[in-house]
Amino acid sequence: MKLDDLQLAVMKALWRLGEASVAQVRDELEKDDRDLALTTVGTVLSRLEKKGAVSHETEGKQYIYKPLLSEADTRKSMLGSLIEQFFGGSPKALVNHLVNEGEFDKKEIQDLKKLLEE
Amino acid sequence: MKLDDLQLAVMKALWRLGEASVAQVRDELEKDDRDLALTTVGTVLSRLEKKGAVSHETEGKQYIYKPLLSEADTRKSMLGSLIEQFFGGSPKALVNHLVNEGEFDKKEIQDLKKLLEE
DNA sequence: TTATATCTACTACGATTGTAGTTGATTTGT
DNA sequence: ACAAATCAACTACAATCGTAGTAGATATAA
Repeated sequence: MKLDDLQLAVMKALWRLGEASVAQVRDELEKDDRDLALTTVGTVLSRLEKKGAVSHETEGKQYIYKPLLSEADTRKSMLGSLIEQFFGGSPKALVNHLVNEGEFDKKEIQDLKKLLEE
Repeated sequence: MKLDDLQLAVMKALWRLGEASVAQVRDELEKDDRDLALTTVGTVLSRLEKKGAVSHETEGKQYIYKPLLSEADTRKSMLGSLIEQFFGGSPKALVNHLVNEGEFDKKEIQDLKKLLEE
């Protein structure tokens, strides 16, 4: 499953909401500074449904959408493909990279060491 | 700079080659099981050039392309946006995730601990 | 009950992508 | 010098995306 930017933004809104009408999703997207027409959000949701990323049920005249893809799965698969692409499939190489790029301060290094003690 | 799949594959071929003609890039892509027509590779390269990801100079009747974007920069920016999107901007959260998903075996954990000793 | 507001379906349109054919220029072998 | 091979430019086309307007259905208010 491949999600582009806008689609991911919509999914993230849905994940936060659990399930939601088109209008609720649009309002949620506003919090991310995505100011879209209601119909735009509707279009994106129905495209996501066609791909199997969300489903909906009717409630009155509204559609209530909910995610079929979980955030955890999506995160895992996107991270996995990045590791594949850039770190030869090795998560360790990724951590190496982060450390070498100086992404962690002293405290974080401590925390990570503690984490690894298990 | 946003690169999709094929574009990234072409960049990776170019990174490996340093600089190369269209035909060389096509041959390199074959190693990744990407079997594309020469013209296809040419099209992709010229689109990449339009975006500023590569440049070319003429050598005889051939175009010799070379990357303007480095692999390191691209990796860094793609990893950065993933961390932004899924780990609240915190690289530490990413490492946490990897550990909790059981991505490391005992030896790797040892290696990582050692790495963090610096 | 009728007018109004709400909401989805359908349609649209330009941009980008993946993919490659055709054409025309240039080089090279003979 | 001429034919054959090589190569990039231009063109093309279907699929997807970002974005939204319009139309038609339905619920709600007066």
